[in-house]
Amino acid sequence: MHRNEEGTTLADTTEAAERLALVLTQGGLQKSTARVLAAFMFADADSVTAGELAERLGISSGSVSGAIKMLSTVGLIERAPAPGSRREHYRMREGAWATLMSSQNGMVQAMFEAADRGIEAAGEDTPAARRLHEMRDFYGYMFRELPALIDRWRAERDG
Amino acid sequence: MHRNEEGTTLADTTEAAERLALVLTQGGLQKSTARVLAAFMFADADSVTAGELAERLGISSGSVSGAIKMLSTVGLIERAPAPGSRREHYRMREGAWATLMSSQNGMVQAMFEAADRGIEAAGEDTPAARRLHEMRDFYGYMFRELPALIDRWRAERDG
DNA sequence: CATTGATTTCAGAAATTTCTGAAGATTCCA
DNA sequence: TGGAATCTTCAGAAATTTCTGAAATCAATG
Repeated sequence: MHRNEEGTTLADTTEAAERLALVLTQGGLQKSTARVLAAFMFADADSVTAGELAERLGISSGSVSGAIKMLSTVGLIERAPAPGSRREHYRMREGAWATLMSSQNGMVQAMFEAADRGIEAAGEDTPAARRLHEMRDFYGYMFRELPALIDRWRAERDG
Repeated sequence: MHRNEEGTTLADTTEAAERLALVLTQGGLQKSTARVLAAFMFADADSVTAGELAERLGISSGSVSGAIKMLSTVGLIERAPAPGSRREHYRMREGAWATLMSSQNGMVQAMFEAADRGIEAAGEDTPAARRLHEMRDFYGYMFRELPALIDRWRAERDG
């Protein structure tokens, strides 16, 4: 078996990539998309092509295309300049994980708004109103603080 | 149509509940579970029974049972004392939404660990290693700061 | 302790999601 | 502009998830 200078093997990185894909799947990504994203993380080169991903992962070109589209849309990957290559190259974006976390904020906002609408619909001084007020307070707090937390990370890293 | 003092209707609250259920579904809950949780939020009484939920939502008793089990496991609802009743009563727990957010932390930890394992598997000074280090740094930061953020909310509310 | 009514379990049905593969579109180069 | 290789789209297949409904279990009461 081929070993590089660090004593790691291709199988080691493949296993680690699949482990990451599993976590991403549990986080809501579909399986192919998760595997593609993990492959981006573990790629030897700075950028990869759709064809390379399809071959390495053993999935159809259609699945890879869909995954790349999705990952581009949410801002996790981007086209990479690839002079003199016929194929399109892609790579992970700077700060991709912070972007992913930020996208959770849309969820937080949706929860806040759902609570707010609920309060309008429920009568005052009802058990439902009390629950909805606590919910709105909590998500309002998170909606204010979560972006600030992520910004602090960016500042810490860059500064 | 019946209107209460606030001028709201049953249809209003039902619609608001379904809207909340939709958001919860997008957040990863299965449909029945999301509708049951929303029904808990909008319930008129302090606690409800499985039978009431099944009837109100028009779903099978089996689905309700599964939803209650799941929601109990993650700590969003709890058994409520119901003296003199043959049926089991349930209600939302205090701070349920903070609990839900905290459970996201398990995800953060899993991402951190996946990055860590990846670093072991990847060679040093490779593109993959650089990406994995950034990933580990980010999730390490989140793993430290997110629980603190939630604790601050609890302190603010209680204090 | 038997009866009655409610709840849980679980195998199979139904619904939904995801993937594939082939056809069509696109891009690059000669 | 033609040709070759890659990429995207999308209808249908496959896989997975979710729900139901009936049987089994459980708990309270007479």
